[in-house]
Amino acid sequence: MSAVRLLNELSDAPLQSEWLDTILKGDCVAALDRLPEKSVDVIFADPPYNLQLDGDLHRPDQSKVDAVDDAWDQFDSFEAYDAFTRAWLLAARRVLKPNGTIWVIGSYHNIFRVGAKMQDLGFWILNDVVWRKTNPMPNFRGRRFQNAHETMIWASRDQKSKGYTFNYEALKAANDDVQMRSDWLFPICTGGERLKDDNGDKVHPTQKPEALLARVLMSSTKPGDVVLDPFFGSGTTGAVAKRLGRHFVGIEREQAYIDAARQRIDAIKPLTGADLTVLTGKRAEPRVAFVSLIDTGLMAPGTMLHDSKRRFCAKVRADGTLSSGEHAGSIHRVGAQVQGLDACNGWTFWHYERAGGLSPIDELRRIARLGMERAGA
Amino acid sequence: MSAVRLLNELSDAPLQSEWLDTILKGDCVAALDRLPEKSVDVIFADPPYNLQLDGDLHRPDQSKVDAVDDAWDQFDSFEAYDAFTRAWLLAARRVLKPNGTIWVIGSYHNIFRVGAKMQDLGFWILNDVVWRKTNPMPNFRGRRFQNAHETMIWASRDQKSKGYTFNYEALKAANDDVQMRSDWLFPICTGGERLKDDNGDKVHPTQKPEALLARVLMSSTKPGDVVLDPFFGSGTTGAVAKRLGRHFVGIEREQAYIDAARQRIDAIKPLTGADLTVLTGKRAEPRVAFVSLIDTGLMAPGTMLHDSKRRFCAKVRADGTLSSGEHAGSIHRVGAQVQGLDACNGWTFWHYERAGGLSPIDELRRIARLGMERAGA
DNA sequence: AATCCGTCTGAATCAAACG
DNA sequence: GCGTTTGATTCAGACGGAT
Repeated sequence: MSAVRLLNELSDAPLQSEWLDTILKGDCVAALDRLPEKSVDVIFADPPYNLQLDGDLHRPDQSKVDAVDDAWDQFDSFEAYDAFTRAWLLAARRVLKPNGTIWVIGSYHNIFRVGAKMQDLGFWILNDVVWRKTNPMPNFRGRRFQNAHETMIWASRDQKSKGYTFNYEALKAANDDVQMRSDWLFPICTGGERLKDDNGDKVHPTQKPEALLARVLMSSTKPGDVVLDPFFGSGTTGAVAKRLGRHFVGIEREQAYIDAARQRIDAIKPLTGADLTVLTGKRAEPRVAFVSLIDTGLMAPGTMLHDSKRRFCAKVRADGTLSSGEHAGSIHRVGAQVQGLDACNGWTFWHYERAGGLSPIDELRRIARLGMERAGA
Repeated sequence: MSAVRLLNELSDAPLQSEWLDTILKGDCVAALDRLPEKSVDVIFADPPYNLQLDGDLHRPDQSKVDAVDDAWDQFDSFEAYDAFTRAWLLAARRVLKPNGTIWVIGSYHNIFRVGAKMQDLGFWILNDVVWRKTNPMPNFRGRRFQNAHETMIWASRDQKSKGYTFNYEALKAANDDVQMRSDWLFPICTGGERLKDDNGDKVHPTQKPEALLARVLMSSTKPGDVVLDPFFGSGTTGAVAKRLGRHFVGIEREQAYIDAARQRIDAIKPLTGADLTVLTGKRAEPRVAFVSLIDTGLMAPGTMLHDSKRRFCAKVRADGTLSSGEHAGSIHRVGAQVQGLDACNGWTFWHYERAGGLSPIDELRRIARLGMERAGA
């Protein structure tokens, strides 16, 4: 990945393949319409929040709070904001792969309108995730609770899309072996990470922390995936995507933001190889048929199997099925039937006699898998 | 305050003054229309969430999850739900005093639609407040983040309403002298607080914890205020209002819920005078995920870790897992695997290079915790 | 009498591969 | 495309019985 290229808005011709790892300059919807349909894996969107500020706010020491009063955050009405939201969400949905997912971040000013519109357009919400800020701005007037969080909506393209990426095992392992919750704690973007211009002023008023984007991308993308950010701003999404070995596409109108983002991303060194490996669980392991344990001699026909407490037993037949009294069938079916349940994982339910006691047959499956790997299966 | 009275639905005549500390039986909108306009100080509403469940869900042990499948939570479409939402919000707004405020609680299934409709009708959002659950239900299939929070919207009647009640100083004093944030941590309602019927089954599927309502009412009402709950259910709002010396009005359709709520509220002894001070909950020691060391920059991906005697080493990956030869997983799993043990505390086992030698990564956890405590984790 | 261990449960939009 | 089969998957806390 060399220097970030910039594609200007002089044309509205469809883009072919030259758009990976670039910034498209121009209007969000127009630029989205130039991208091929069903071409990106994940969208991260940080749209204007439509803050409806009325007059200046001062701190107790009378200093003025540097509010978000940029022109791009001004809308005439809820209706105008809704129309804008609908337009970009529709355009974004077209370029999303069928198993792609979208993240949208917002505050109470806009997130309810955005979330409702996402549901209206057919997106299927998977989670809302709360970014809890360790260091939020205080409420200076003492008239409300300190606004200490923002909300992200994570959604699949359709209700039917079940094949989206979610790196469950990796997140769980990273979280002390308990599943990752929907509330995340991060500091806001400050210090050396915050982009400043030559005057020392912040380049962008709402620059998001890289740690937030890192968790978003580590949870819902694989290395090599394409990540689109239709409100690229100072390029946090691109910087984190590049560092984590993902491709990015950014869309941005303002030249000052584009310049800062390009310089920032060019300076990023991607992580490589094993550092990027995503931990996967049993789901990703090759499938082993129970009968192959018999084929390979790990299990002899006629062996008696038991559950861990020896309440039930069944006999292994030469064809890879079990028989137990009146029941016969797969290890799963018989395990379910003897317990009177609808379903059962036979691999963990059934045990075999070994020196020292019972062991689950899942242990033999592990051994079989090692053999498969050596054989390059 | 004597026993809770029940006003039936045999009439739709306007109510005068006999409705304080009562339960109105009947349809939510019809009952609201009987109340005088501009007569209540605060509304707390826990409307149906419109969960759209599809089939059964089983736990890993094959037991069935007792889902919320009650008829009152079923709507034919988003349009039907929106119409319902609009109707009750409009009726509620009429009875709210000009300086009154409203709380609505929901999950990602409904809260975006409700919030958008509130804005459409002229309510002015003051905060969204996140209820973080200490003990949420897990995600059993490992396909999403654990849904560990619900969202409350707190809004005034109009943008212009500036005279609403917010007990800023009391909340701050109760929160170790820092402003109360918009993310609150409470357990779900279980144990002795959870109402059970004669069979030991829960009376209501979604009973809210009293601690949550207590913070709501302590923050936005004064003693003697009138609190309305248009979806009264098992009467948590009434129980807490009575205990805190506030008046309540509840609206509920189902006789079983009404019976349980009356009995419950009758047993409440109100606090008096000086006892109406806020009770502060002691915070537990926050748990730190290993990945948060990476998120906060305390640990870089690619770092090599060793045990204290340098017999083993492992490399930190970007997702917060370790890899060591053939082993990969959490700091604990890999620590156990390299030693051939079943378990290991990765925090004290693994060390990182520092000027002067190796230091346990637990030291970095202590540093991370300092930041979390400031955020009230 | 404590402690431990197994069991149960909570607002849930919770599969994927194969034939 | 669709029905069938395989088999992956849970955290905190309350409670009751056993040690």
